[in-house]
Amino acid sequence: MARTIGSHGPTTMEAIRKAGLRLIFEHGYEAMSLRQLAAEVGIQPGSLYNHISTKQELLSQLIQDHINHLLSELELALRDKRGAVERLRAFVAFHVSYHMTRKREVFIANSELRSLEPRNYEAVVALRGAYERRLADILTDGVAEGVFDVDDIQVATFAIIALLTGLCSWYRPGGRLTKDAIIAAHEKLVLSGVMPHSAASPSGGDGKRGEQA
Amino acid sequence: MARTIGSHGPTTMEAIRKAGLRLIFEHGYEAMSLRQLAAEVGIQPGSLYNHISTKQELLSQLIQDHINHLLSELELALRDKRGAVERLRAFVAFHVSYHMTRKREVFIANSELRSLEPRNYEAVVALRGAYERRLADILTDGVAEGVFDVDDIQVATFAIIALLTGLCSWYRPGGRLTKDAIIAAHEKLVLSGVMPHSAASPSGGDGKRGEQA
Amino acid sequence: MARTIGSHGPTTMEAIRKAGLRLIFEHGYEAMSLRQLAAEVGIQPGSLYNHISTKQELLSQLIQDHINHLLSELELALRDKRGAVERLRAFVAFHVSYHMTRKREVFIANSELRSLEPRNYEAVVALRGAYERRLADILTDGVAEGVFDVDDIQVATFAIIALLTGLCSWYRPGGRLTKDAIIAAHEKLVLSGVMPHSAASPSGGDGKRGEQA
Amino acid sequence: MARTIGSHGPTTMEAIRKAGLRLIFEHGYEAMSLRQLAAEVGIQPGSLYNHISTKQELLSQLIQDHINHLLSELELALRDKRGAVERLRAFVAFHVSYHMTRKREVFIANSELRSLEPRNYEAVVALRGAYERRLADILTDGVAEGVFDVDDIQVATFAIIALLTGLCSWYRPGGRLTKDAIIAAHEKLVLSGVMPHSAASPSGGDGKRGEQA
DNA sequence: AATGAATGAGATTTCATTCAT
DNA sequence: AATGAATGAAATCTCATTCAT
Repeated sequence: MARTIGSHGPTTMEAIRKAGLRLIFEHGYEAMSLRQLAAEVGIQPGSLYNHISTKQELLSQLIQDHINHLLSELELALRDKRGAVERLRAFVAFHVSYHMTRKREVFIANSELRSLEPRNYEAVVALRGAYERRLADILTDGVAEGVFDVDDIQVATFAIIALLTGLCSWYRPGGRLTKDAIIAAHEKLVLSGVMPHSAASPSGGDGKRGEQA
Repeated sequence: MARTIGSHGPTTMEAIRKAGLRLIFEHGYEAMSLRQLAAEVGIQPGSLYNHISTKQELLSQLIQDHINHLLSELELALRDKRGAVERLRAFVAFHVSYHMTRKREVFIANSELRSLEPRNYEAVVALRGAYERRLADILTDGVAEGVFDVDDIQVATFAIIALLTGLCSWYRPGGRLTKDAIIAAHEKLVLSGVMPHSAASPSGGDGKRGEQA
Repeated sequence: MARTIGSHGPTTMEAIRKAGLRLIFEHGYEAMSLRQLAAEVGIQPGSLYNHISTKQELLSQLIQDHINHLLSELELALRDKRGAVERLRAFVAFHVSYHMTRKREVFIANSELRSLEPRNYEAVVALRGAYERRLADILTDGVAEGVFDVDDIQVATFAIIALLTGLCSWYRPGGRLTKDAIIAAHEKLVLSGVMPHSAASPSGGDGKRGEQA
Repeated sequence: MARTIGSHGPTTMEAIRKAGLRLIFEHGYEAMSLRQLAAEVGIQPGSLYNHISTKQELLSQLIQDHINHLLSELELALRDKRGAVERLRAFVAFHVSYHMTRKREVFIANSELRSLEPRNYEAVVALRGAYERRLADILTDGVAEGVFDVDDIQVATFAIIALLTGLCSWYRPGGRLTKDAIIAAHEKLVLSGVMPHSAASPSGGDGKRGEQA
């Protein structure tokens, strides 16, 4: 009588992750029921437990995997970039394009942190901290190089990440703007935001980067 | 913090709103149970229904009241401001300072929208649209006035609001920075982000990075 | 729509205890489901939680109440009894007759101890220890008085209680024997078991029996 | 204690029985899950079914094997004993020592009878009846021989078996008392309990049963 | 003989909500 | 305006068992 319908084999776990991602994105972790999830996958609710140990652990896994992937991709994106300006530009381009293709993972990793149990929460926050530090380091370097003018690195870091991440709330593939246009718009906003203004800072007036705006 | 004996009179509704705000902020709407809420207020779960009609309506009420208040305060803040730059500066200052004092309301109004039933959702999104339009108008005016250089008004609007709203995720009263410092930092980031760098340096027009926008 | 059928008011808790007692006696604690219990009482399973906090706590309560009652009734039964023999006789009579009328409570309190969580388990074992000590004291006194001949008080205590409690496994009201006959039979067995045979026959008291212990 | 890699060959069934015995003893039949059992044995739950047909049948097998073994060992122990007193003494010694070495089997066979399905239950009760009858016969013979004074054979049989079986609840190897001391204590209690008292029966005063102890 | 993935039923418990008192 | 007891649905998770591989 076993396994009359529904998926099976190594595919099932992948189907669970995928459906879980979608459902959590759409309804939130608390609001997603394992019944829904199982139905989506095409198995009985109890069968989920052949693949996950708890609902909490599924969430934690999804988030952790996402952040690990995000971090390693960021390394790749920044690998051969030199200079704070170029690296910030690369960071923005990477972040935006990653968020456009992995909207769900990103959104969940930001909005469902509070649903994580303390142990998982701390692990994820640590990883997220590593990501933020990459941006903070770029900003710090840029200030040292004299190419950035930032009052408070911490505030700027949070603000830039919030700005970029906000994308997930409204971006829909196939919208009015091309991917490149969106990236360009964000690059401009962010770089302008942290680069010295001729008006405000004479050192910025040498024209070196007047063209950016 | 819960009242040990039943509360009474016009205070109870206020206690429910306050406790509800905190609980939703901390656990999320779905994760907050009316039992918790009642316990916090110091009454029995059934007694809540002398004050609210459903859990959903409580959420909707909290969000709607918040947005209405936000909108009317924004009107006040912008009332006597002239010129796109000054108005944008006022918008940022208002938004940031409002978000610092009403962190919970703001957070909930952003993160729990998806828990609203369609009817309520649409009403709230309409109000939020009005708020966003105020910013979009400022940006449009600024571009027309020639003081702003913005590729895409829509993207910039979302980005700026996301940037400012991100504050709720990390701001804690009594932190390292004063309220004014935080406002100043955000003003600078936003205004720099949308103001043309080339304004003061014609040499910037070499087009090296013209492709970015 | 609430409370369309089923019992209500202060009676419900009593009904739950009564039905719980029966079901646990018949099927065991683990094998009794709260669905069964609720059905027996005439309410929905969830409604049980207006009266109990957990299944475990119901068990614990039933056992603890029983042992407390047992202890206080024992005090009454022994209150005006003097002399080890008379007190042992009273103990046996009390124990047997109590067990005949409260078969279920007694059985559960003996057989479901292992289903108690550590905290509850310890509380109950402490109370049970108090009960056993009453018997041990009687035996000790009797030995001191020279009316009992017992090798090992501890073993005898356990054995006597086991003997008397075994009654629960087979006794059915309305069986072949009257209550008094059963009490008498047990009194005789127990008293004979602990009283010296040599008392009346010096030839038996020659200490030949010293080696057995 | 679990095998880390899958066990194989004729050993697995033995491991299942042994682990099952321990788990049922500790948690009860209903509370023991086949998952636990499989884990203990070091195999997957599904693999159990290569060795047992159902959980129920495992229990039934364990109990039935125990009782059969108990019965055949009892035959051996009584084989060359003559006279009711000697045979009762042998019965007690056998029963006590058997229960000390097979605590778990004995306990389960007593406490988990109610978990047996009717068919199995009846088979086991029949076997247990045979065992009890051996004791009842000894008592009956003793009364006929005039060496025992028992009011009601049935009650005495149950009481003695309960008394002896109670041992399983408290006996721990390596405790305060030696095996022989425990046997001796029980022999004395039981034999005293059924042998006529000089006080109650003049025939008891002749010292005839000085030998009993 | 063992595995891994499935089933379908059922476990305890929580939930928003109702309503007579 | 508050209570306490109820509902019915649903939550997460566990269970014994099956069976293709």
